[in-house]
Parts: sequence; structure tokens; C-alpha cells
Amino acid sequence: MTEEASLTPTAWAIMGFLSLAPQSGYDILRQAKETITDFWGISPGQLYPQLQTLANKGFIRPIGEAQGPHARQRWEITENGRQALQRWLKAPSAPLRIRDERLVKLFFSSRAEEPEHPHNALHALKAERQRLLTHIDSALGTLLPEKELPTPSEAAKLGAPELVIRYGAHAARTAEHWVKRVVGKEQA
Amino acid sequence: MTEEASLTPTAWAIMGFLSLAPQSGYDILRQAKETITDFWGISPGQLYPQLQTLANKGFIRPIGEAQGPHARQRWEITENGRQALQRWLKAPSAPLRIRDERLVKLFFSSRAEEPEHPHNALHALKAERQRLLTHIDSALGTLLPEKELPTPSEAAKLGAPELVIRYGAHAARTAEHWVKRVVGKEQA
DNA sequence: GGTTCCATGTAAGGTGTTACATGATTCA
DNA sequence: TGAATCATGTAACACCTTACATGGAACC
Repeated sequence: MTEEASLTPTAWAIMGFLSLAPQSGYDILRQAKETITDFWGISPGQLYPQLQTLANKGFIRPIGEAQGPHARQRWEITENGRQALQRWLKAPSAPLRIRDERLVKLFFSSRAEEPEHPHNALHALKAERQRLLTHIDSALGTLLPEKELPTPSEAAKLGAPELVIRYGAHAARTAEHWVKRVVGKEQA
Repeated sequence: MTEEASLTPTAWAIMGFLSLAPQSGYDILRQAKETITDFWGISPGQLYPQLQTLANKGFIRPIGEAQGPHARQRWEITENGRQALQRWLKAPSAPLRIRDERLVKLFFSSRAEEPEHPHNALHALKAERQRLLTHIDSALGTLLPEKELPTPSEAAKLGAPELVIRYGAHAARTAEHWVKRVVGKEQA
């Protein structure tokens, strides 16, 4: 099973979506954009080759025979794939990785020539957090009516996908709140 | 100045550190690991070629002549480099990008065979947040005695680097708090 | 049957990591 | 002078993005 070690989280995520329901690559892209895109983005140029790779490993297979080179193709996960997915879920994870150019600018902006520059950087940061928050809220809105944090007992009843999205929404809202507080009175 | 557009935030960060003080590549690596590594990591394999690139553009220059192929070399930013850095600080930023395998697992863990599996994923998440928090706190400890959020008027007196680190600390602490709350009573 | 959007696929390049190699430096 | 560490450098590869190309499907 050494070949499993070489799969990327992107590949596992693809299998994850197929474990929820058989579907096409395009469907997976749409779902990924609605759900995990904020902490694990998937692009088309990544997805389609990975589908082939996974099929070669026997973890997924096409439903129905291929009809033409660019025709819509649906996929399903195999029993082998399901088992491998379970093993991945229990395996150690790669460390969190963030790339945030805005924070880098904020860090160095004390060296800017204009003294009020940190303010501008904070504003840019605020706008970005606002965007993220709006996106997560809309994703959340389709899943859950209310938006507050669950208590532990409530959390026990929620599925993991809802928990993840709530986590993201809460973190974004907190960051937003903090930025507002530091920037001060101005709106939006 | 179209060549500026092709510089990466990594390159700008290197120039940012050189704008604080002339120093060696190794010094930059150490500083980066103490400060911006959580939102913009820099590896040696990235740093040293970039120093050459920046020198070729005339944005930085070596201090003293090179003494041997692997000898310690200090660098300083040029006037051109300083101006370019200011322009970068005001330019639009690349969108935030996060890669968090733990959250992907949490998202899909509702499909795990064991029903209590989301719990395990949350635990892994908690451990990671704890690690991040500890790191940020130690970085913060060398800069500031107290760890609470600044009020806007206090913030005005702080430099941007302190603000960034406080931001990271607060976000990590909030996430930690949330995870604890959802996971429930168990410790550490 | 032509136009528009859906869906898949590919190629090129950018960005960064890992692992390794090598030369200086320091200190016993 | 030998060993350990500091500091630089490089090569190979992994991963992902972008841009583009192309073929189906649907709708008029």
C-alpha cells in the first residue's frame, strides 16, 4: 500500500466527494467551490488528471463506458477506494500552510514613508476578511438557518461538514471583528 | 518597471527584512522563522536564489566583496530597492490561500466507519492550533509583556509588526477556544 | 444547423519544498 | 588539526495555476 502515501490531499478530497455520491468531475468542482475551497482549493487542471490517476489505482471507476473524448463522465468510488479513504482519515496530516500577502505587507508597513500606512494595510485586510466571511455565510445559509456557535451537546448532533463550515465562519467573523476594533470607528 | 510585477511576495519579504537592517541570508531566514513564518514561510532553497535575482535587478547589493564560494555574505537594500518596496506595499495583494489537510479530513469524516470519528479529527485540529498558539505566544513574549487585544487608541501607538503578531495570536487563541468548546470537557 | 454554454482535457510555467552537497568557521 | 556547526548553494521534483483547446449538449 505504499502507493497511498503518494496521493495528495487533493486526490483524497476528490475521493471524499465521490464517497458522498457518484458524480462527474464537473460536479466535484462545483461542490468543492461551495464547501472546502477556503481551506483546500481545487482547480480543473488539477482535478481531471487526478481522476485518471485514481482510476489507474483502482480507487474509482467510470460509470458506464466512455462516450467520446470530451463527453460528460460520471465516476464512483470502489470498495478499495472506500477503504483507502478511511485509512487516510486516520493518518497524520500535513501541517497547516497559509500564504497571506496582506499580512506580510502589514508586517513591513511600519517602514512605509507615510506614517498612517498601517491603517491602509489594515483596511485591505478587513476587506479580504469581509469577502471570506460573506462567502462562508452564504455557504452556511444553504445548510443551516442560524449562525451561532453550537454548544458541545448540539455539536454532537451536527455532522462534520457543518462543523467545519461553522468553524470557518466563526474564525472569519472573529478576525473581522478584531480588524474593525483596531481600525476604529469607520464603517463598512 | 514591469519587472517588478514578476517578483513574488517572498522576494518582497526578503527586501523587507533588508530594509530593517543590512544582514546575511541566514539572518533573514532566522528572522522570518521568528516572525512571518505562520503566514508566509521562506525556505533556504527559495531564499538564496532570490538574493541573486534581487541583486541582478539592483534592488539589493552585497556589503563587502564576496570572500569565497560559501562564505557568509551580508546584504543591504539600495535606494531603488527601497522605492520599489514602498510601491509594493501600496499595490493590490494576492488573495489569501490556505492549505489545511486537517479541515479536509474533518469535512469528510462524517463518512468514517466509526461514528465518533469527527471527535478524533477535532482532536487533531486542536493539537495543531495549540502548537500554533504556543509558537505565536513565544514570539509575542519577546516583544510585549501583556497579551490582550489592543484598543484602537493603543493600536495607534503600536507598530505594524506587533499588530500582525497580535492578530495571529488572537485568531489562534479564538480557534483554540472554539475547538475546546466543541470537543467538550476533556483537557489539554 | 448554428450558437451558446457545459464539460473535459492538456500544456506550459511558476512557486516552493526537500534533500543533498559543499565550503567556511569555531572551538576543543 | 579534527569535529561540529554555520552558511550558502543547487538540483530534482511536487504541486498547483493559468490559459487555452476541444468536443458534447441544449436550445432556438
